[in-house]
Amino acid sequence: MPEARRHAIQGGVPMAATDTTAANELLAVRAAELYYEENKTQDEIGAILRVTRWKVGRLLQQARDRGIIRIEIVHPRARRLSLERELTASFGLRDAIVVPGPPDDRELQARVAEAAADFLVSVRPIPRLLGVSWGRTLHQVAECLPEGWSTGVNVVQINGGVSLSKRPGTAASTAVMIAQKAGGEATLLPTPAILERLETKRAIEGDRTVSGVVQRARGAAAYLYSAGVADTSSVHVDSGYLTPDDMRSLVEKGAVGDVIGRYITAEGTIADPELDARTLGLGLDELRDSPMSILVIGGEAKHPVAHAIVQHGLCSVLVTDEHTARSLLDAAPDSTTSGEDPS
Amino acid sequence: MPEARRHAIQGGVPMAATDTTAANELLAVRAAELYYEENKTQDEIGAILRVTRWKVGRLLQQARDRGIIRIEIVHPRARRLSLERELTASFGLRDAIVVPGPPDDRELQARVAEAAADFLVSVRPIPRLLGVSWGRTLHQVAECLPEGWSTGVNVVQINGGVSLSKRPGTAASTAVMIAQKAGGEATLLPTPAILERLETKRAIEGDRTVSGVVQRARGAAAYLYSAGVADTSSVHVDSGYLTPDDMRSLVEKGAVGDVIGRYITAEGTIADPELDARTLGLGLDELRDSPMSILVIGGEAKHPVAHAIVQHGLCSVLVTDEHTARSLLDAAPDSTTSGEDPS
DNA sequence: GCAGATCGTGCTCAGATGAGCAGAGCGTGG
DNA sequence: CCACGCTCTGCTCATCTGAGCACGATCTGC
Repeated sequence: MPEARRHAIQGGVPMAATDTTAANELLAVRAAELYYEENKTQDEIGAILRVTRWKVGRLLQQARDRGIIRIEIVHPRARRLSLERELTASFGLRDAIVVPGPPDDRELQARVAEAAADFLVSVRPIPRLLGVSWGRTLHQVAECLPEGWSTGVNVVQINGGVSLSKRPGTAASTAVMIAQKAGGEATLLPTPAILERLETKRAIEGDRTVSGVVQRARGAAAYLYSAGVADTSSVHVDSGYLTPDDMRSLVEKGAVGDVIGRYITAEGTIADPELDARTLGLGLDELRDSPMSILVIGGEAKHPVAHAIVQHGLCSVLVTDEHTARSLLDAAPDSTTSGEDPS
Repeated sequence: MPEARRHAIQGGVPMAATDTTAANELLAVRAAELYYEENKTQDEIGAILRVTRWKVGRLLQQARDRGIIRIEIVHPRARRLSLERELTASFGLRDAIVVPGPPDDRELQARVAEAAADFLVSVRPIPRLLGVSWGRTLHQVAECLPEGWSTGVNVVQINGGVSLSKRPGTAASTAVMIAQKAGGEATLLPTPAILERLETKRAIEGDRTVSGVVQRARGAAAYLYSAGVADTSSVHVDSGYLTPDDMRSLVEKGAVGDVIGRYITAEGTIADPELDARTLGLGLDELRDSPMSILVIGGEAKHPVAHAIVQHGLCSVLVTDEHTARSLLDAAPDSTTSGEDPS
């Protein structure tokens, strides 16, 4: 009966546009409640709200689009797939793992490490030889790996790490633990990370066993490493490789942090070439050109060094927390909302 | 080959149970991410996680049951249907409306009022005569009602409310606004809420017009009212009906708040019979026995009086916020998780 | 006042999903 | 050693749901 209809409309209030929009929003809320909280079918909801079931479907669609319905996965091992997608797209990464960021920094490190371990377990093809760095983060990753996480993965240390002062052997134990849990062998690099004199470094490097280890490291199918912050609380200062003054000097030269022992600037360049020459182990280019280099990094303090590494292609896989991920994306060069349409 | 299987199990680690549970949980998290964040079908997820699509469905079910997936409807007009169900079940209410509780008290009052207005609009059958109380909350409800919210609903005031000091006429304006917006007429009760002397009250009550109004109020199809807290910031003190000393005395006698001008204790009884005798308007029994009495109440401060009203059957419909609702349910007598299985 | 653009609606139909069922693996107790 | 119960699995089938389409209503510019 189009006659009656037209009549009613002409006689009614002419504020239709805004009115119906608001009414629809309220309807959408009611529909969402009945659908998501009461587990009713769209058909039932249609009967309750006096609309067709197709309209209910559209209302729910609107509610999702407009963010009225928020779906969250609350679990320590949850991930942020959308951020991962954006990261891989923005920085041309091979893969990215992003975990939700709890406020507590300790908890955050643990989750990132766990995620890194999960990733390592699932890497295909299995890297027969894995190059690893060392440090607190890497050690946590090693601990998270389950016994027998792989079969016959050999591990090689990619930078020196015989601690001069406290906690001797952490560097070695990390590599050994990863290898042992996969039933493989660990090849250690039993030298200091940074030598005091260039000549000493050259001499050690010339040693048959040491050069053999480095040579072996160059052939690794994947590298696993973290990064340190350039400040006086760094492990390099703690371990006695660098004095607090050295560190201050590095910061003055623009260093933001270290990657496998080498201090870099925000531009991704070596902060102090002279110091770098005295640093033993793999070079940055080898990391960059490797088939797979996995950076494990999390926490506010490490944002600057994470930026430097990711923006300059030093890693091909990134394991991090969501705050770091967002920070990276905010600074991304050409993230013109690419990868924004997941429908 | 059951032989080989059994062998493997006997030889392996006997922590099978925990292991698979944990693995399933992780799988459930991954499935949830792909389903809810990536909009993949259960079939696609099955292909990715190497399980059948039926298992994916079960994993998602588990994830929902275990609370891994949290679905929230974020909207000022959202409601808490599960709490509503629990309230109606626990207290034998005819209906309950629960809105989410924002931290801001002002905002909360606004939402409760809006919800009350929404409810009033949708009440069926339409009450041809509506008895209303007055106060800040009720005034807000009146303002929230849309113009033409109903057709020909008449309104009658159920308790006295001529203010002695500031803001004269708020009581009247509430009733008038509700009636006017529904195209009906308002019948006012132009008397003080509480009289100083019993004789005066009797005299006013004996007046033909006043008794007529009260008589009319008794026939209302529904009552709409709020409640006040028993403290010196009460409107009764503000308006001069009670002195701060009166109020202190009331509190000593166990008063938690007032319902249509009558102060009650936590046990639902009249706190001070002498004072009550001087209070003009409908009695509590008439509220209790009415076909529908709608209580609109929200906010931390009003929890005690809300408890008293709801637990002693003074309202049949409750409009409130979720904190108040939870508070009521926590104190509920026999809420043996009834109404907990909405599947 | 009218043709074209735009929007919202109700529908068809195929694809996605959940309930229910039979069978296999696994532990338990006779 | 086997019968029994329990749990988990994969399946069938009915139901639910979203994409796409045609239609009518409204809005816009000429």
